[in-house]
Amino acid sequence: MAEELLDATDHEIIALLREDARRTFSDIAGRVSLSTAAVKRRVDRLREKGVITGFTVQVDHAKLGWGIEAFAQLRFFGSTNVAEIVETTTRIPEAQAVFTIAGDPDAVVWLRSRDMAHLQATIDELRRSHRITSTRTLIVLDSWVRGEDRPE
Amino acid sequence: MAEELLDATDHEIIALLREDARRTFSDIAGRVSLSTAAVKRRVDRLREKGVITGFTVQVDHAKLGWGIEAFAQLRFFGSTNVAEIVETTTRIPEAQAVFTIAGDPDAVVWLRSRDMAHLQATIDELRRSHRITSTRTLIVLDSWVRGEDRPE
DNA sequence: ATTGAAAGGCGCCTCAC
DNA sequence: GTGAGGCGCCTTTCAAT
Repeated sequence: MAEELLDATDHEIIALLREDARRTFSDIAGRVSLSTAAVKRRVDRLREKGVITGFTVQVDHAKLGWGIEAFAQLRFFGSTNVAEIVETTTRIPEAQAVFTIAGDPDAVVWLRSRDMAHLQATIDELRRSHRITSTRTLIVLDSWVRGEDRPE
Repeated sequence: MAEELLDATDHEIIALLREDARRTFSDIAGRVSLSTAAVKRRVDRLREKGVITGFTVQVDHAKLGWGIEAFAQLRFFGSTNVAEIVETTTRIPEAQAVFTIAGDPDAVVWLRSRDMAHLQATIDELRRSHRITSTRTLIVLDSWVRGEDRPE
């Protein structure tokens, strides 16, 4: 592959931004022993290289009324193109993420729903929109996602 | 439950921040037809209420050298306490997320690794640190996560 | 209770070094 | 990579609805 693109300071900066993306450049500068200008240039470079792909807010989906979480494991007919699975599933607003899998199942979709009826409707929609041979749904009781548990 | 905590403008603001958490308050203000001060107050309130839990950067893990993604499905002995599963798995740096499941399996762990040897070592570690009866690993070929595909 | 307007402080960004 | 300057944004206060 290519040579190593990031040094230890870059990794420190990324770690700090993952903790809190609203840190100021001068705050980061103090922690990594650089000037603010140097930190800004490094962050700009990381974005240009595509290492940092964006900035978002973490949200408590339960408080937004989307309290149900589930995984839908999908199996397709042999003729199905895997790339197009991701393409179409992406458009379902309930889909949080889509994973194509080596082996069985062929794909896993991470879903969020308002309630059980909504979840069932979403799975029905998945079944309709693909040439699916079978589905298996895992209902999530509790979840922890890295980086989403810092009440400051 | 409680009364509705968010109005349509709050949802708009959250959607805009999920697209790009670095938007300025005045930018958002223009889009939702409010003053910058009003937008800041609403964002502050959303944080106090715990609706917005944090701000992060999205990262291309493959470019950081963590190109392997997998799901480990875990089954435990009947005596195992589910809450402590999350507790201990959380400490494994390769664990991206942990889900406890109603039914079979008992838990699913979303893992990231540098390579296959690293993945195997991580799964071994999972097996050692819990009273596990069986594991099943799904290797991810390709993944899409909502909000992580905006090259701006 | 929530808003808009204006003043002050601070962080950003871009230079020259 | 560092330091300094000007500009823009965040932040707060205050009055009004």
